[in-house]
Amino acid sequence: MTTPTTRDEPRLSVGQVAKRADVAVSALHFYETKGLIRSWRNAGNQRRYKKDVLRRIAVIKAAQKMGISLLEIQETLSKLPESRTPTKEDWASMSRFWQAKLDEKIAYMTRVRDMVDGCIGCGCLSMKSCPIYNPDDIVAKECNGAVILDQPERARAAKN
Amino acid sequence: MTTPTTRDEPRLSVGQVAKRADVAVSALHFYETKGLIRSWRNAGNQRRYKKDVLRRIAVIKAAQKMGISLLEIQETLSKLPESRTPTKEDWASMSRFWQAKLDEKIAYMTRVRDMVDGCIGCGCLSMKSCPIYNPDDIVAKECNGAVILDQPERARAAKN
DNA sequence: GCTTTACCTAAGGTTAGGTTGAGGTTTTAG
DNA sequence: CTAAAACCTCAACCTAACCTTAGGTAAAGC
Repeated sequence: MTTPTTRDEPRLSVGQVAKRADVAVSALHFYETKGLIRSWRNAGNQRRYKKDVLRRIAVIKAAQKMGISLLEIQETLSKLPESRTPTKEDWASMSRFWQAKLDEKIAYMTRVRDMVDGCIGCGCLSMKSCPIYNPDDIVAKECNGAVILDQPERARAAKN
Repeated sequence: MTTPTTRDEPRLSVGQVAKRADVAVSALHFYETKGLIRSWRNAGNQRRYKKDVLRRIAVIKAAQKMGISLLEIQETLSKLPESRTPTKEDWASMSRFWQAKLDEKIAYMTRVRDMVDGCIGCGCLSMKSCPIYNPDDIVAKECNGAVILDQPERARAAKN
């Protein structure tokens, strides 16, 4: 019986990983403190990485490009199986997860874009009734350029 | 001849602005230091604002929602006429400017989204040949899952 | 008139995502 | 064997976009 996961895998040093993944060594240290990647130490206390760390880093960078925070990335990565090297399907399902997030973001930005012109034009942009302006995307109930700048309480009340 | 711009406009205190615009007083101070808004002082050195500061703030918040930095917002706002209260057309042209930016961002994110699945699937996501992963959207010349993780120099050379 | 609320400035703190530097150890090349 | 290159930790620093606190003044309510 072969034991593929233990098969004498070569480990990479931080410098090698840094070079191949095109990130700074300091970033690798940083990612490790945040639980995004993991390393083992050699006899002299130096970091050694399994090769799949490269893909992990690639995924981290791709996710960052999508505007996903390291915290969210960490949460998602932590769902990967710890016991085995992640498979293609593991990565693919992560990809689907982030695609959905990205779709949401795109949809949100599209909504914002479509409203910017209309709302700035109509004059309602000034205050709380406007969905662009509103934190929680409340439906624009009254977007009529006249009744702007009102209802000062309520929203602030929650903060105090 | 009427002189509308001098017409005894009521000035708002910082507290009033904060309430009506739903931002913290500290944020207003901050925006002022960054040149995003402007105020006058009364006899007792307290800030007084013209009413159009409210629209300015609304625009700032809307722009922030589009992912535009305060610096960029400042630059854009600085193009507004200082001599007169901005008109609807002033705001509308600013709106068009930001819409274009937003369109770019949406297009970029759409490209990223469309590539995430393909690239993670194909295995090329790991390194420099991938456009998702590449800082400058370099064309993916070789996206063939086998030749991953190479050409370590070049990109780093520029940084050093 | 007095008290409470609002306001002022300046400096320092916060979070994200790292980078830089000091001081010391380990590995590697010649 | 020695020197250089790579690595280690820890602390400090960086930008953005604010918030908080301290110490003090101004305005508003009764």
